[in-house]
Amino acid sequence: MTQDRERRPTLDTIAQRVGVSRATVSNAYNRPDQLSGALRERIIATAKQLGYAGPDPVARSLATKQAGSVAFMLCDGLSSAFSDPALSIMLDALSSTMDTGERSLLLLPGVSGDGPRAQSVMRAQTDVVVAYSLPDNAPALEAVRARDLPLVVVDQPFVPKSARVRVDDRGGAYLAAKHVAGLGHRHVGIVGLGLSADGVGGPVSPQRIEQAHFEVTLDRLAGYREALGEQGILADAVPFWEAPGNAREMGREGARWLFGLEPRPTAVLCMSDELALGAIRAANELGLSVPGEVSVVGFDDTPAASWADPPLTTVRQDLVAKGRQAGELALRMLDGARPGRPVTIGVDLQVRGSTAAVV
Amino acid sequence: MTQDRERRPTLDTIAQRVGVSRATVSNAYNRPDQLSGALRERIIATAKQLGYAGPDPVARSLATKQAGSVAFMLCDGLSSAFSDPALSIMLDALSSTMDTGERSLLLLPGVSGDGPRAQSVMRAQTDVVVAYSLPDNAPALEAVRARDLPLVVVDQPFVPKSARVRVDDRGGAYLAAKHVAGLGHRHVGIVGLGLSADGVGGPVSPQRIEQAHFEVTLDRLAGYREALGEQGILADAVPFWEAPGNAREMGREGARWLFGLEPRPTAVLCMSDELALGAIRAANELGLSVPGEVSVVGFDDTPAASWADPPLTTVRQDLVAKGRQAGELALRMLDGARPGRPVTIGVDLQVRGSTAAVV
DNA sequence: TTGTACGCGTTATCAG
DNA sequence: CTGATAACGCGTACAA
Repeated sequence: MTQDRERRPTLDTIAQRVGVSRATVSNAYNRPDQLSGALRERIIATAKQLGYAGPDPVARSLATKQAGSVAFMLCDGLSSAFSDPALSIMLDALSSTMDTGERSLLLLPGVSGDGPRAQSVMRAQTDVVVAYSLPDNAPALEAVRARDLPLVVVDQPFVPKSARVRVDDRGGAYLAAKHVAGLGHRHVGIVGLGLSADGVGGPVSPQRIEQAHFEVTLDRLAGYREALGEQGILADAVPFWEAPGNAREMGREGARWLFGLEPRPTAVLCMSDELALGAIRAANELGLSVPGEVSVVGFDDTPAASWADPPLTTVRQDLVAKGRQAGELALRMLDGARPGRPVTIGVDLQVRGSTAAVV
Repeated sequence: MTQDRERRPTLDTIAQRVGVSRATVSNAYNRPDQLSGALRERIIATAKQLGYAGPDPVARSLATKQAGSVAFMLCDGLSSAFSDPALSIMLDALSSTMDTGERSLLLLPGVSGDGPRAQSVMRAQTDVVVAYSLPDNAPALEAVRARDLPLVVVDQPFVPKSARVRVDDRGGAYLAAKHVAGLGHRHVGIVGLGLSADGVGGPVSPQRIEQAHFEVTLDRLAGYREALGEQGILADAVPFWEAPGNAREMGREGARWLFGLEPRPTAVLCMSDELALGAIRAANELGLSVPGEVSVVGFDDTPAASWADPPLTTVRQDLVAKGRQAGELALRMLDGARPGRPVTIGVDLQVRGSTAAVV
């Protein structure tokens, strides 16, 4: 191993062997038009013969001041992160937008809902950072600022001097709540996403809402309440369960709590499709038919939503557009563009089979 | 932007300002024990004041000859890759095994089932590569060899001088097929994973099997056939549909084809849980009850398998162990260890509600 | 603590 | 045109 390293040929090795300068060998790889074809072939042949695999990527990065990668920061570990189907779709769109084959994707998993460690960010070889739905007190964000790296924030939080892609969360939630209210539901419960990254879940107190670190959750909550308020349903009368993560299991748990309340909600608004699918499961387990006795609404419109039984009524956000926009913003930031105004992805309500008029 | 770069302070800037040498400033960050606390504080303070965020990661990599990242190569794009829940779990285990906070994860998505482009690999700043279930003719593998990077192969294919983690695919498939045969099933169909990365799916011809590029698919097929053969069921009598990817939709399509055959299979062996869930859906849509009229077996035992209705009988592989083993092998390869023998992850059959005796 | 010799390329600028 | 010279880029590590 060590010997390998020592023996590893460099541009100079090839140059000496061929009898040209290092610059010429470099040109053979990066600017074929700068030298004659014959010489280039001789160089490449010699390189192959010596087992030289081309310019070292790290050295090249140092010289060009381009790390050649995009860092993507996640709130959680990979497993929980990718159990969120919305993320995969978004990330795929992002990577195919950016990946000209030149750039790779550096994944910085989060530690326990708090996002990546500051040190991971300090040591990351990257030109630009994309943060995906981090809490507003994530240490990683401070590290990005310290390094003065261009930053694109997806969803949340607000960070000064960064570009941002967000979704009309409040508007989407408003549509969802208005829909069930219009169907006559007056007892409505909410299964929400996290308010803080502390892993705490359960019925939500007003204080906890005040100390929230996730803007998206607050926005969706506000949208729900606004629409329900218009029907004279007060916020106090709307039970709200916080799920500590976006997993079916947690939606199921929250819904089970809601269904045990008196009066039992006839409609459940969920802040994600995964939570909603868990809620449907909970209803089934309690012998409540969906949508006969309980209506359930999701958020995101992931593929699983239309696959579900019954197909899920949900708020659609264009995940591909979101990823593409994030990618384009990142590219633009790389070119030194100013952050500009946040890009907002629109939403609309997909009415399917999981909601019905109250009986 | 450009100005930023030009003005960006370096170790030297700080050193001059504080009146010490560059080496001392470097030590202040990396070897605090090498200098007095007071001096260190003065250095850090000056750095902060000048907006210096610590040693440049790329320069450090050049000096230490450590890129500080693990490259992970995927067969497909991120979206289809992560629609495979088994991958998320495995990758999470891998990243938490390796991530001492020092190392990050470089994701190299594949292009169209063929794995990453060779050029992506040539330019990747990485110390070690983990390849996840690539076809044996993937160009990326040749690039890894050309760069002489340590390689850990997960699942497939065989690559000389690389470490490997695999699963007892043949044994697992054998268990699955033996199970249904033991339940009396004599008309058995197979919904398999891809044989090549060409995106082709459908009923499989013998020639196509001969030209296969995915060993895992062949192993599982062999396991199925072996167990069925022991019951006198010949390979020719076992219809085999190839799904071009691991998605429910494709399992559904394959099962639909099987259910249209004469005689109709009473049991369907699927090479993944996702395919199996699609098969159950297809059965339901045709009014065939599972397991009453049709038995379905999966492979992997992802969380969705036990969530399914009915809960899926499937071959369990320990995905966490797989990821951890891959991570440990990668770490060992980094230390210059020799590849060693392949590590094989054991399997066992989880009998649940999707299989029953033939009527 | 400090000199200082690397590490491995890129990219003007220059000369033949 | 073709190819060479040489000035960076930013740290690390070891001997002094």
